[in-house]
Amino acid sequence: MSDTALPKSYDPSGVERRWYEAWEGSGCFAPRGEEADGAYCIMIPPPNVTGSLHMGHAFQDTIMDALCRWQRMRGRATLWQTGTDHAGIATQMVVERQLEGEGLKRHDLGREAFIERVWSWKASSGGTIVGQLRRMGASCDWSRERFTMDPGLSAAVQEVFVRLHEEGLIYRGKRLVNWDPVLRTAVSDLEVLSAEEDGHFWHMRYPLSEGDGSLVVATTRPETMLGDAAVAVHPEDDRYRHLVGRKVRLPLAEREIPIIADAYVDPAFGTGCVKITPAHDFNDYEVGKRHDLPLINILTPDAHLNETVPEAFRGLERYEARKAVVAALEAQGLLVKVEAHRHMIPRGDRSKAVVEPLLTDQWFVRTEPLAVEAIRAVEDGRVRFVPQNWAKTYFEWMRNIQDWCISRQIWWGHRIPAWHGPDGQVFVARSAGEAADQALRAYGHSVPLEQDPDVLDTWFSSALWTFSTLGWPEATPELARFHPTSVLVTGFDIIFFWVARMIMMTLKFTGEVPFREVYIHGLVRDGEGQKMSKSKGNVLDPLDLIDGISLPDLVAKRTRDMMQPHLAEAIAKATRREFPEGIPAFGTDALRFTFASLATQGRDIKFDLGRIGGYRNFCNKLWNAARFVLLNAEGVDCGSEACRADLSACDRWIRSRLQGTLGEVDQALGEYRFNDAANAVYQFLWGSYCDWYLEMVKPVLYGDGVGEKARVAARWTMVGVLETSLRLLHPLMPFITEELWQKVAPLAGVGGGSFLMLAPWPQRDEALVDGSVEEELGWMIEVITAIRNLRGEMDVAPGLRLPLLVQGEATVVERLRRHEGLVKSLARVDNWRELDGAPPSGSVSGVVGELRLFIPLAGVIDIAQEAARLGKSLERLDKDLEKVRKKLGNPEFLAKAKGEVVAKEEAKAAEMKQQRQGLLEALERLEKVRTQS
RNA sequence: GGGCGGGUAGCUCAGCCGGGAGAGCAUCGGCCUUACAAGCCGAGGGUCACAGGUUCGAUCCCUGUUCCGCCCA
Repeated sequence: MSDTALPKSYDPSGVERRWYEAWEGSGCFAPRGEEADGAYCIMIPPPNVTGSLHMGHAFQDTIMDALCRWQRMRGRATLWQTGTDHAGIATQMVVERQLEGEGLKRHDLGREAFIERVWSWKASSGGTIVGQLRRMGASCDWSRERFTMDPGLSAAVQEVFVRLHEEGLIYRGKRLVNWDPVLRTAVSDLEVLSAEEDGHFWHMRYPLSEGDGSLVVATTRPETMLGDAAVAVHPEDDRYRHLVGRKVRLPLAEREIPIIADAYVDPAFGTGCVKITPAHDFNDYEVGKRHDLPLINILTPDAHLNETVPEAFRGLERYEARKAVVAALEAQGLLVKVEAHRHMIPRGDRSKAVVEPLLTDQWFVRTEPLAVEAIRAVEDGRVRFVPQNWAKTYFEWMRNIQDWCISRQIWWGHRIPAWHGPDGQVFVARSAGEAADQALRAYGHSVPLEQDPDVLDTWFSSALWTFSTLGWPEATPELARFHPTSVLVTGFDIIFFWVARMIMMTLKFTGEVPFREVYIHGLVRDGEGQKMSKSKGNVLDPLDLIDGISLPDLVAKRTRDMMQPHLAEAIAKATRREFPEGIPAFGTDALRFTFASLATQGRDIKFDLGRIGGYRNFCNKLWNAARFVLLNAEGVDCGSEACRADLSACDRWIRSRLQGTLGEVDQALGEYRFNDAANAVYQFLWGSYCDWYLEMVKPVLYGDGVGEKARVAARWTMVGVLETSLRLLHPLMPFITEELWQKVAPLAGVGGGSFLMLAPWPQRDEALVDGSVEEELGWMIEVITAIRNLRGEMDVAPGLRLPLLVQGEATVVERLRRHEGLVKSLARVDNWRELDGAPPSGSVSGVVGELRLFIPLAGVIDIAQEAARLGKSLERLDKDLEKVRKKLGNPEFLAKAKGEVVAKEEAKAAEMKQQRQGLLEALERLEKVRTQS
């Protein structure tokens, strides 16, 4: 055995590291080739710099990498641009928590020192995720890695802000925004997650200010009554119509507020009377605007009651205030009742704190004019969603778009380039100096300016990602060459956050769409369809699937740093139940292949460990097939193109099948149907190449009396088909294919010291497609399967070689004769002959098309068992035949169906009748034997 | 309440333009057959959620019902 002999099973760990380093070290990831029109570019959705690789990333990276590797092999200058975003709130929280450990708050350090601290955190622990990306085999161009806070990207952010402001598309104003009282910053409506929680419904009585009556309002937030500006009823509501225009006396606050009529009120809900608190509720805010009600803000930034409320309540925290208000109302006999009530509670997606609608000064992007263009770009096909249906979601949101609150009251992020004068005038400028000039012109003398303390929403910079990473606002060659990018690969959860905003901003500033296609994939969930989350304890780490992990380590990992430590025990228990042995190492290729095969067009991707196990086995199968090939091809003549003349039917068959597979894979990848691509290559390699071709080739390689020419042709085919298959599989399984290709390619006369990842993509060659040989060998496979079937049903020992008798038309028997070697070796047939009389009694029989097969098993078979088997086949056949007959007996079918469909049905019927006849005769014979004995 | 998906084998899911229901895993039976037991050879398993309609013909198209999920309010 030569020194290249492979171990008996595939061990991914060493292979993966070695090839990744080799590729990276050789600069394989940088785009090659010059022509701009051949360029292919994918921008990674920048992961959060604080993040680590989760299943969603791993899935997405697999898809992007497969696309890039495919296009690179097809010869396109391919850039996979990578990087991370600065994740303002998340990163600030991480560093603040670190400070907390040292007993410090960020204000103790001051803004500059704090930001320095964040940078040093980033240098030491940020971006673990990009290292993990490498483990996935990601072929991104690391030399171009970007970070949203890089100087270049920051310049782009500033430029965009200033220009939008100049055009009046950015404005500052006092608006009701979502306020996170823990983080003490505004967040956008997208960063608020609402979920049902148990609460109460308090019914409170507001007395009319004149006369006796009163109204009862119901609320889930009684403390806000201190900021009420009105009570609203539905204009058509006869119960209250007469009260509209009168006033009630607001208890506790002792203010008079009007009773108004507004269609917003649902008369069927609660009492039909709604308290209106314009400064603390978005709906009430709108009502307030319609009725010109005052905005009465009763909260401080940390959600305590402020000085506008009666003294007794001032300074109370919001939930303390709730109790106090309820108690006070009860004391006055104004609390009518309290009901349990489940309702939606908005929480900040980072802090999990209950978010307050709060009136504050913020910066906004006026999105409507931008949205108009962005909608058009999708309507006219400049941007295409895949699957198409997601365009609907996009339109739905874009047509109801709200202005985007972009300011955040935190420190980490792009500082808003605006300076405030002493009287509150604001100067937006590209630098402090420019702002000072503006101020000088405005005031006529120099004044002290203060830069706005706020920073921008992280998504503001992410929205510029496709062009800022390529050097905008400079007109760089990369921008010209790679923009618009080819495709964006992302999850549907991010269409609003990111996809829509990128389309708006990119159109605005480059006049181009950011990408021509958007492939929207589903979200990776656990086997039960649950979202993977730390608190559920069902998180799988892609690296643990690659490397494996012991049960204790897995349990420790899942229960570490829990937000809710009381869940730890349950999670540990569930983990022990689900993974009693921990998780074995599957390797990157198996994981990638699993993702590809799960990448259907649905919206949930349920990750099933069984699948990855199966695909690890596929890696091993491929590995062993290559071992077999190498064992039989190394050091001997593997032929050349000249072998074409000597190819056997089997050789031509597998080469033809390969062409079909090439076509399927190309088409599937082109349509983003990764599961179809994965399936096609899996079926070919395992189902055709290993199960059949390699078995067919064994007698040629080992058998006596086989000519050397045929042997060389077989080797040439075996090696060539494997070499091509490896190229075909490479985008999905880069590591094992590179490892094997390095050994196989030289035998196929290709390679030349280069890498598989840079090898040309296999082209389908019509000249190699051979329909007749596919048909003929397809038939042979049926015959062999039928014989195996008979053996299996009759419990014939696998080693036992059997004689075979056949009956059929001359052409069919001739066909069998041509391939008798296959029947002998693959069906373990000793010898065969054509039957001239009746088959010997005690034979088992089968039918394949026009060929009847008999295996004499006198004394061996159980007659009753055989009769039962045949009876069952007959029954099944009769059912099918009945359907076809009915169809053909229907004159309307014959008249209206397409000719080819009718012909197909007729052929089907003929074949079935023949089979049926064969089965009937076999049953008759059995009956005879039975009655004789 | 509005929008969008989905219900196909025990499980996870494919099924393009309407024309004899598929895969992987799991199950069952038989095999260490000289690449592979992470393997080989076979087998069983489906009222395509339900009810109508269109059609010669419906898992596929239309309508309604029902259940589940997601997004928005």
